[in-house]
Amino acid sequence: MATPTQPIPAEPAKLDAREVRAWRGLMRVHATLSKALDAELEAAHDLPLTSYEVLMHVADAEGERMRMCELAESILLSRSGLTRLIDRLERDGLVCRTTCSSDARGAFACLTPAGRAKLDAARATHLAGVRRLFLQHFGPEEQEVLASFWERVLPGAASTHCR
Amino acid sequence: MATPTQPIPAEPAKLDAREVRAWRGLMRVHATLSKALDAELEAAHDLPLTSYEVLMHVADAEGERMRMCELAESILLSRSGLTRLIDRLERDGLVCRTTCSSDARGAFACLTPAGRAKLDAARATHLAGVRRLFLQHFGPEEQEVLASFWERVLPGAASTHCR
DNA sequence: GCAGCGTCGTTGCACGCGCAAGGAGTCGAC
DNA sequence: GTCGACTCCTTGCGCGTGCAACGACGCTGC
Repeated sequence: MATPTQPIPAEPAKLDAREVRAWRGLMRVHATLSKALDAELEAAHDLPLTSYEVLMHVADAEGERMRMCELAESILLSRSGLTRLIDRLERDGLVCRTTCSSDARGAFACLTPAGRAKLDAARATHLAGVRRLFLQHFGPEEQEVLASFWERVLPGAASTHCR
Repeated sequence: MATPTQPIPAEPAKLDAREVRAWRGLMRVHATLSKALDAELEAAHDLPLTSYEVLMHVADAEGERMRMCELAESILLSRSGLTRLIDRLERDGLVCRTTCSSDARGAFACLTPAGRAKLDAARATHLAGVRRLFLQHFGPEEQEVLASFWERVLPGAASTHCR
């Protein structure tokens, strides 16, 4: 009796084929799509994907401006990373910095007319890419399934330090 | 008649809420999980995730060795990127380079005993992380659904230049 | 043999990012 | 008021990566 060699361990030492396909598929899809979309956007509008994300989030914010730290969180970038990114975008005239009247420490990134024009032009390219490379493959109910999957995963992964 | 303002364009200028959740969820899940897994692996074994991927692929290859270009493709890295990565792993004694007898241009990356030991130690950490942060949330048939989703997306995305 | 062309891996360079440290400002306790 | 602890953004530095260029080699046709 007892457990001589534990024939079916609770946590096998390897992923089975199905698990590998589900997990590595995710990694590959992300890597492939983000590279493709970035290249598309850069070729068509000379705009890196991260810059596009900044413009998009700022444009969607009310007053077309966002606090730096809030923006960094939205696009999953460190604060220093965002500082340089906004530096570049400001140099290119797509956003400008504004001081925050209620908190002198803070800064807003706000859209310039050129930034809005750039975004309007780039949005069509990006959306078409996302649809063609990704959304097109899923029906509405499948998109709903995907969305619900992500909402299962994200709460537990958001803060890794806990548990 | 004609189309005065085109009330329901075939390609709306924005993603609807469901599309956003399906698409941005994917991006966020990838970013969050890959950061968390990388941090975990680095904390427990002082091994970056990309290095782990190299060790894993080499270990799974027959003879525990792989050609550089093949390896680069497996982990979605450029050739130059892989050259430096193997430089680091070789410096740390985890892999070694071997010349290819049938093609003097080529080089093999092959596992050292230290590399195999490192991998064996790290594998448990990584697998536990993948299960806890991702696979745990899905039943077998849901994993199958995910896998089939990725297999739909990947063929069209693999080569962006076509179409 | 020996061109010519393609492939394999490496190197110079520049870029984007994170971490740690720092200045400036805010807030609360006393 | 002012001291200490915190937050916000920026800067110095190092790291990992891709692109373009390069040398070495293989392959084909002549």
